[in-house]
Amino acid sequence: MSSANTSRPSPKDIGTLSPEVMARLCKALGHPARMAIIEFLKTNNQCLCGRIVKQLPLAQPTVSQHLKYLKNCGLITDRMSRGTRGYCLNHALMAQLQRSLSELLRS
Amino acid sequence: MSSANTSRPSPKDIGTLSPEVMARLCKALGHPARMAIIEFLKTNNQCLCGRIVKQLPLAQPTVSQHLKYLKNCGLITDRMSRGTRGYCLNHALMAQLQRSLSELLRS
DNA sequence: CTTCCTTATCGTAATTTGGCGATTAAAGGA
DNA sequence: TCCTTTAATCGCCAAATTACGATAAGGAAG
Repeated sequence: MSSANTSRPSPKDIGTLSPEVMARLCKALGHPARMAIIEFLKTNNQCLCGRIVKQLPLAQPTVSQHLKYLKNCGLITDRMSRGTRGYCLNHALMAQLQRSLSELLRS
Repeated sequence: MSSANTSRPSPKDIGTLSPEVMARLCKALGHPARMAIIEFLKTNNQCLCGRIVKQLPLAQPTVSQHLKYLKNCGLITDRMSRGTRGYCLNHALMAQLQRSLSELLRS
């Protein structure tokens, strides 16, 4: 079941994430390597795959796979704008997830 | 049993969660059924397994399995105190995860 | 056009996950 | 005690995940 890996949330979703979307994003963060990638991109935004490979004890195809996973659920993008190269953190979506989690507790 | 499911975080961890612990907690939330359970416990705290089974389109053993998963990583407990029965949300840990996620973005 | 460098994809194997029927265990009454 | 209700565990299967070597694809420089 690849439902956790297709149909990224649209910009419209920014506002309130459904539990299903939240689960999908949490699942993407639910692997040490992917969490490490997100953490790394926080300080080193817009960096190439090779850079990330050097940070992790994993082979290049494996890292590429994790990057694809994160990209598919929208947490990262593979370029900031036309002409740029490198993976970037989707700050807005991360913030939305964090906010949705806090909503899940408060209300 | 998988490494993602043993050695729950100790109370001492409340303060800053390591990326590994964050990943483990996110993984636990990374399934629609488990996310639904957490959401349900938010409003219906300290309820029995059967109550949760009725909320989900899943068989009782499956729900029991998910509850075990959530319990093992500390996000829920199976009793509030001596003499009580029913699953309870670990509000403190959920809040800590939410805070750690926001830290992961800010700093 | 070639050569190099980087990264995505393919193919595959090992492990984990998710689901459920059947069964066991535990807790409460009668 | 026995019986009923409730929930955990067992056993099994299908599907997904994770990891990696090998290979292909894409650019940049020469």
